[in-house]
Amino acid sequence: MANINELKNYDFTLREKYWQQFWEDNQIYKYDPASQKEVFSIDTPPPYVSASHLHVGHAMSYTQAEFVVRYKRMMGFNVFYPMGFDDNGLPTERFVEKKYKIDKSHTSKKEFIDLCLQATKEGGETYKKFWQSLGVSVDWSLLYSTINEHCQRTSQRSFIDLFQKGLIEHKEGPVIWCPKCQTALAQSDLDDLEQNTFLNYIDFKFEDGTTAPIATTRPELLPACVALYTNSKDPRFAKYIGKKAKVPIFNYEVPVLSDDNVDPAFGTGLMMVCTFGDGEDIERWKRDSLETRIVFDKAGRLTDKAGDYAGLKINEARKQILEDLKENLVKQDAISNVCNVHERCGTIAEFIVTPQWFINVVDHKADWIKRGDELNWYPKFMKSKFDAWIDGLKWDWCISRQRYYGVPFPVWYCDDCGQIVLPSDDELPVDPTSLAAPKNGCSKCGSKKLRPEHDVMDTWMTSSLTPLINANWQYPSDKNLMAKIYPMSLRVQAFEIIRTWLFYTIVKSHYHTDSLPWNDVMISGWGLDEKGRKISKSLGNFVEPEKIIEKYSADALRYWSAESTLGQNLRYNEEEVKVGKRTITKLWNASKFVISHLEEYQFQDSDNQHLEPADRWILSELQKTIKAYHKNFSVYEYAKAKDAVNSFFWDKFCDNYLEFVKYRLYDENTSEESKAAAKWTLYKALYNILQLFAPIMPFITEEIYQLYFINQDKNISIHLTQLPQVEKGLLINDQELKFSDILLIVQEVRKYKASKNYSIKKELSELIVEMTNDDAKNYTDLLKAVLSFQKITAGKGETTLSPDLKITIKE
RNA sequence: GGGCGCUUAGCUCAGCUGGUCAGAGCAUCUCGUUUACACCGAGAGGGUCAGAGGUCCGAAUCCUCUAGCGCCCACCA
Repeated sequence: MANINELKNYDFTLREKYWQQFWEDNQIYKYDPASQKEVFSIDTPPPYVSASHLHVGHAMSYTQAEFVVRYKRMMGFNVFYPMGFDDNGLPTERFVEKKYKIDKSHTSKKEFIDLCLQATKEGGETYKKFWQSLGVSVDWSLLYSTINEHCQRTSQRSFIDLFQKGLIEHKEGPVIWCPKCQTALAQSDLDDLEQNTFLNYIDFKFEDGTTAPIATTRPELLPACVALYTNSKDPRFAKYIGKKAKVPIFNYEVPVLSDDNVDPAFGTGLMMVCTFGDGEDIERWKRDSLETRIVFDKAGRLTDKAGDYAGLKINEARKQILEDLKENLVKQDAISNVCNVHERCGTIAEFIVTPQWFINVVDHKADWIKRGDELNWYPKFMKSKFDAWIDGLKWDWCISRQRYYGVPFPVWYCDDCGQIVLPSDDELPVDPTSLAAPKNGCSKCGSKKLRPEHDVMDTWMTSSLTPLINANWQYPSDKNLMAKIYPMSLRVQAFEIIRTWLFYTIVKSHYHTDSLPWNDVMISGWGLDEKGRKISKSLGNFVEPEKIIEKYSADALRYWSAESTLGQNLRYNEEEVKVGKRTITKLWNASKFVISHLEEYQFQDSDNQHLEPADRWILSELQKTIKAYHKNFSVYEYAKAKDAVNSFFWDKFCDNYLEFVKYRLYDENTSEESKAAAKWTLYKALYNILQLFAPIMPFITEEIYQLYFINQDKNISIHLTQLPQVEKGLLINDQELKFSDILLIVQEVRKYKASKNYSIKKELSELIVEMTNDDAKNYTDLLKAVLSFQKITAGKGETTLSPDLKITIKE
């Protein structure tokens, strides 16, 4: 047995590394497929490996999830806790483009993908190291990467399954487009951007020679104008309905149509419809079969349809057109409006018309709402974000991207009959662009002229499958894993990806397995900087968790993470990390003291026969703590669970019980029975404290466990022990034992000494106690030793502490 | 424009199924070398719980409205 007193300090830098390795070597976190224990499976966000720098907010959200995992493991579950890296798709591409200062149009596809794979590999290693240094208890043998063969196969099978079920369509139409990334996007890829701009009032000339203005923030869309609309009840413009108007500068005629959804009070009451400025345009274009005039190309420049403006960028064209409008530009109002930008690059998204693949989601809104209702949301209010997203859903999910690095579509097109040709299941995964087309040719006409699909899938097409990827869904022969871990017990994630990751995963599981992907979802808030701002590189408020760990330890950082109520944002607060560090030291010191008195002690249940009031009190407080701990942790309220242990440990155990028990341990005259009772209590209390702290601070608790408790407990690690449950027999009530009176006396005497500026140890002559409920002489030894009185006597008290309790202090 | 969250001691936050709920930690002040720990201990000061109404015997806690902050959504053509 190590002698804890010989260890001067706890060197967290050294020891945390040691335990990381120890846990890894001993496979503490391994999922056991053979076990009969109930499985608890967790779906965690696969981070983009291209986010080369992780900040303290990431550390926060992952550790918050991890508290729960550790709790469940110590509750006896067979924990399935995988980690994935999301390394396909646009984020990685953009990372590579930035890092190597290239873009995909000037690099070969192969070269580009190689660089992406390289970045993926490097990123993955950095990440793994980082999670390990945080003490994240992932089973690394379950690591998946969304670009690996397994995930590609799952994604392609998902595609084929949905296609065969008629839920996927290849269609040409207006699609949200990023001119910078030059790819189609889904609605969920958009962010809002507020910008200051001008509402321009532009005169159109009508057949009868009169003019009337429309209002637009986007004059560069003039050459795309295909109709004007007005409300039929608008006396100003109703006369134009059915007539033609001439588009300024471009001098072609467009019809004036009526639409009573047009608000006469809005703009000028005369609305310009272009192909395409926004969803309104598209709606009317579809409904009224308007002409199509596409004036933006894929790179965000004006096309030949824009006449003299062809080749100009959108911004340049706007400027030029406004200038050229001259007297047709009757007024400009400065306004601020909100436009949609691509969330990955901040570029304003446009609409163009190209063929793309879509998953039908808009027609199934009722299903999504129903699934959302079935899911257990922690915290509950997060569900409203999901409902709101479904409510606002307008576009089917566009899953094709005109990029390189991603999962290919398993699709060929028959040049002769137009048939869409798919590979068979056992051929997956395939890359149609590098693989010979299916030997048998077109499945419909037999033609050998097959053209591969060049697009790749949206990254969410893969990450929406994480529960199914983990469960080996794509191998129908492996029913076992699927049955055990799916639907998964819990999804953990942050709130901003409810509309993407959470939503799409629900879509997939609903379509593929007609079930929810998980039973519970736990949504964390964001880690913010000290001032409450979102952490980002551009703000220069980046707090690197590695530096915090180096300075204060991973346990201390985790302690801070456990501060926030579930779902609330949490400001980074170095003071709180320091408190965590102090808690570690306190644990170390208290344990040093306790264990030094337990060195020859052999724990046995029978030693609890002679518990003294102080023992019974602390054991009862411990039971209350355990109760509160479970109550909170079972609903993922780790912060409240932590608070419960924390105040028990610090206030009850250290500041009081240890003081109460010292005289029994030191005094040679103490009976063996009393000593045994004290040791029994110390053993039990400290052991439980360590266990309860273990999910939050896995390192220091393991360290102390291994120094002493392991010798009697025989588990490999504290993290494989079972958390204590409330022992009702140890709970006491006030009728049974009025120990609260003793605490009142202690407090009063301490207050007295403080007011006199006495040392807490200064000996006073006499304490007279008047107690009705309990016999004061039961506590004589305790009060005498703890409060330093020459004698304790029963008698008339002068100071009233409670209705039943009076005392007199005599110097 | 709509929705959600937040607004409680100087700071960061609990409490919000209504009645020891006015709390914790940090910071501040006073004191204390007490053989686990000065990365400590004892004690003190500090808030009309954003504002205004309402329900109730009673509200930080429920309802209504207002203001500020944050996030999400929305067609200002």
